[in-house]
Amino acid sequence: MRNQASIFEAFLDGRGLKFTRARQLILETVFSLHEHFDAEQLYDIIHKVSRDVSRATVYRTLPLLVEAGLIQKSVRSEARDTFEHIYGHPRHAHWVCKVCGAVGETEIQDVLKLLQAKARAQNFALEEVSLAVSGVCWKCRNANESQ
Amino acid sequence: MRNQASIFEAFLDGRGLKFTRARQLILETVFSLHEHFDAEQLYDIIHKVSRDVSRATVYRTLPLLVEAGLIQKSVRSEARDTFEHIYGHPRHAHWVCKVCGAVGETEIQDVLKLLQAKARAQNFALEEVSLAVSGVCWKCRNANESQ
DNA sequence: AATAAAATGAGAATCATTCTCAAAAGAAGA
DNA sequence: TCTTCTTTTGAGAATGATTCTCATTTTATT
Repeated sequence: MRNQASIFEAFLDGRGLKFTRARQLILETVFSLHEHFDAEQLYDIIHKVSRDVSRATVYRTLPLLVEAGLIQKSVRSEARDTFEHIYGHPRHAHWVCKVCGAVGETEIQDVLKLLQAKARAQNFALEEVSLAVSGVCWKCRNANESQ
Repeated sequence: MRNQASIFEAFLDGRGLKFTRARQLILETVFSLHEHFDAEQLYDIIHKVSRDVSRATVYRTLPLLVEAGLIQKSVRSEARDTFEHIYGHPRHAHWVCKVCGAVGETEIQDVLKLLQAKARAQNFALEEVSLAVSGVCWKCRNANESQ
């Protein structure tokens, strides 16, 4: 946490922005989560803990965290942008079950290497990769077969 | 075109839905495009050609075309869902330049194979893959360097 | 033509996200 | 600590893509 906070602070500093209490709370809460989350969920959680940060501030801070490289946009779920923190996480992609909506992860180091090579070949400076896979999870496949 | 139309018709039939004039026009227009498009652009084009199909019908038909396997969701651009047709297109991913917004493509047959293998290993029946890459295109890199 | 099921258009309704702006907080110096 | 200047914040309004409603029209079938 120390680390993430100082990264964020340095990022803000470099832009002449301030590491305010609201931004601290948002950062803390984001890193206390171990699942994908959307702005609304984050806002709700912050409120439950009776800490006061407005919805607007949550929405305003999320893009800053993305730019600081601390979180990334994840799968878009039910018309909402979702996020997840990156810090210390190995790169992974998401799969979403079309039947039950379950979300899971899979490592993609190798995929990233491949893409990196492709990008280089096209003289494109690759910075971010967003990869989502959908299909049917084994639970739903089994449920279906046994009908 | 014949082909796509019959695929769509068969799909609709299987669901007790009708291959109406509006759906035909939308299908034709979609396949006359060679770029990504969003619902609004599609609606505009259909109107220019003075064919009457309401915005609602466009929005209603797009998901049907996706389910029929004729088009797919592409990159989300400026808060809009965009689509592109799949029929006859080799699988590819998109890259988006963060600076100028340019969109390009790159083949990903190999990436898909890798993912397919991963999915199998997790007992997940992979159906769709959405892959978006962002970074800086060579034009913008050069423009930047020479400043 | 008659009937029933499905589709359509127009605009209202939704709902995530962004914007506005007056008031509050933070930083830096005297 | 008091000032001053800049950035942030909260509350709610505004925006804008997408979805929904429902009365009317099409389509397919008899």
